Amino acid sequence: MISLDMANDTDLEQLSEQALSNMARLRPVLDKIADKWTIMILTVLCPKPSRFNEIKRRLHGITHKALADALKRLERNGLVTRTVLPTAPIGVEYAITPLGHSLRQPFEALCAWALDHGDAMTEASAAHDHARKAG
Amino acid sequence: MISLDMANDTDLEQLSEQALSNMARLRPVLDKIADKWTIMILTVLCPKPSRFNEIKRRLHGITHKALADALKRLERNGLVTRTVLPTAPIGVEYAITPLGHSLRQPFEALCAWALDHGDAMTEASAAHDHARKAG
DNA sequence: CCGGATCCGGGGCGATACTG
DNA sequence: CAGTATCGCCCCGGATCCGG
Repeated sequence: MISLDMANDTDLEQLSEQALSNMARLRPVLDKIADKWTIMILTVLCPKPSRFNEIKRRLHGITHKALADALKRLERNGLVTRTVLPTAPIGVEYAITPLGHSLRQPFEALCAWALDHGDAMTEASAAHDHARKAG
Repeated sequence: MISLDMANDTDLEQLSEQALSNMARLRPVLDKIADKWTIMILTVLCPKPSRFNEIKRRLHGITHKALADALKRLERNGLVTRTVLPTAPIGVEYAITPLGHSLRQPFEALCAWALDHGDAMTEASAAHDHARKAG
């Protein structure tokens, strides 16, 4: 633990100032990547580049438009590349960039947590609803 | 075309089945936690419990309603607790639960990435826009 | 057939005002 | 100070159409 407990309010102010400035820098980035599809798309793209409908198939549940928009955003942010294949019919291949690849570890940590604690969250929700129903 | 791809697909089908089933389990969890405010709220609550307006002040930019909704969701999912303080005027303290605390590491990884690569993303966006403007 | 753009309706989010 | 209710807008999501 940190000597945080020992700090008085003034010190806490000082400390939180930095936390705040960090968060000010954090917010715009999180706005871009903390979207539920971003994680799953990059996860799909990680092992190998894929085409549009291939991604769509793997993410059964995602909408045509949602996927298109997400891919556009990811491309704009430099996380994936978009390559038109000279095939007939036309094919478009999406690949993950090094920058996008660097996101893999954080995302994996998050996914691992999700798999580990997803049930706990479900139980918590159920318990909460039950209590609310009882109350 | 491409019976070759189909052969590949069959093998990949096997492999991706697991990835898919993982992702099927992932999706509902990510739906709950992969929200941009969740991360920042838990980050704020991590060092010490805080009251409503205290959180709001630290997240300058968040709306009253957004914060209220997010806190309700977090409480429902067992990530934070809500305690009414017997003070006058009434105060409510939000604290992080062990479950919520277990999210800290994944989130820290994500935040670290954001701080490291945020600029790269910004540059990428700018470059993309510039190219688009030129085209 | 594949990938993308457009249009429109509904839900979510933000701002304000009010209660305890 | 904390929370809810209401309204209005925007944006997301679904359907349809277009180009290759």
